[in-house]
Amino acid sequence: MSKGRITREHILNIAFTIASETGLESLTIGLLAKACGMSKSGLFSHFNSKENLQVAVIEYAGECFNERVIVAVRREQHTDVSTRLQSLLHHWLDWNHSFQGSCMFMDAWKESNSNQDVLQQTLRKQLQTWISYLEIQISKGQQSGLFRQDLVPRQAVFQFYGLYLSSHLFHSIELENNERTLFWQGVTQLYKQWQNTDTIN
Amino acid sequence: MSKGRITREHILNIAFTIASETGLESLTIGLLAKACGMSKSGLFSHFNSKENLQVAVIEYAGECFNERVIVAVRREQHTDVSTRLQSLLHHWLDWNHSFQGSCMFMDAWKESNSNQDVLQQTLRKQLQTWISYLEIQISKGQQSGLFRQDLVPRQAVFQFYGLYLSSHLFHSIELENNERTLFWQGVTQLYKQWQNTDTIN
DNA sequence: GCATTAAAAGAACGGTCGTGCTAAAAATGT
DNA sequence: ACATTTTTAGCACGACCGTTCTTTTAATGC
Repeated sequence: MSKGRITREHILNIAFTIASETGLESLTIGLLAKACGMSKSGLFSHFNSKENLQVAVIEYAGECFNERVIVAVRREQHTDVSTRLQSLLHHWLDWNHSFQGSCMFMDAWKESNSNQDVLQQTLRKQLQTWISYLEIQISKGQQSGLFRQDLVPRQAVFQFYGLYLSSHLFHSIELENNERTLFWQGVTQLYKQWQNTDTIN
Repeated sequence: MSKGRITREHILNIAFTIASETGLESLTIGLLAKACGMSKSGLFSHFNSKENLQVAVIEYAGECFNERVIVAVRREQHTDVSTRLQSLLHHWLDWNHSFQGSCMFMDAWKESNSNQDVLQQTLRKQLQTWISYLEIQISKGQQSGLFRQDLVPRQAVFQFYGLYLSSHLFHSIELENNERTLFWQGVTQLYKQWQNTDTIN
């Protein structure tokens, strides 16, 4: 691998860390350069524009998410859909900073309201991919008989995401520190509702 | 009312509109001044700092929220808690821009991660106030026998907020345009779960 | 080892931001 | 109507932003 690629990767790694803690908007070229121990223009030449940098960071974060959540769960070799889904939720909650910060994608998404450009599109695609993935997992649960037949997967994802977002909000608001409990309680209740009544009666 | 107060109110009104559409961060003094048809320094002298302006806008938004949601519902003179709560949720969803933008408080909250100062505290207080209010409403529903006794109001608020946040996300992601359906479906399911089983059996 | 190419640094630009200072204009009380 | 206070405008500042250009340094292929 060329020197260029290797430092580029290094930059993105640090950029991802910073953006995770303080948001993508706060990621300024000068400060990032300082954090990387190099000059502004030296760093700049790797991306040629701020927007390209932001997009690169988001894509880097996407790979990271994929690695930490989807691949990690896949490696666990779950046999039944139920525990697999459970693990997926767990890794999702923990994927970034184990809750010391919030979800980088959500932060970046909120911030990117002004630009309807490449960055926004990149983010949208990432989010849609993840939502679709979740939806498919729930569909599988349905097919395996875990969930009732009249359950709409998208509705289920909608509710999962709600609990996820609420967790972040309640955490950041510091209203209490048991947002994880509230999250899992919510998940349990959803499960109860979605359960296939055939196996119960 | 003095001239100063009246223009100050005018400024805040416009500022609130702008911030609702493009976020609190994008609210720059120069642009706001232009939108108000006055000079930068003329506007500035009303607040003496950017932070004071931001805080003022948030407080203005808080009064607006209170008027559009809490007072509006109170005026409807509901007799039973169920329809009252329903109306409250409806006004909540609609309070800002009827969903063309997103919730200003949520936007501002996400943005204010960097400053742990007065602005953040102001926002936190507003959010906590609203959450507490919701919690009390649910408690009332519990006392009136509408909800089961083992329901934890905070947990309920957590779930409501989840649906609220998910609505905004799914809307902004433009994944589909039926986020309202998904929201109300979620609410219905929550109700079903919380219902007092005494009245059913 | 040397020529060529790639990567990094340095300095400067135009722009926008928040803010302070000073003078003009307008509102207000008597 | 005038004196006083309040409100607004004009202008300039320092700081930081993204970006460009030129020069120096480092890596790479033969």
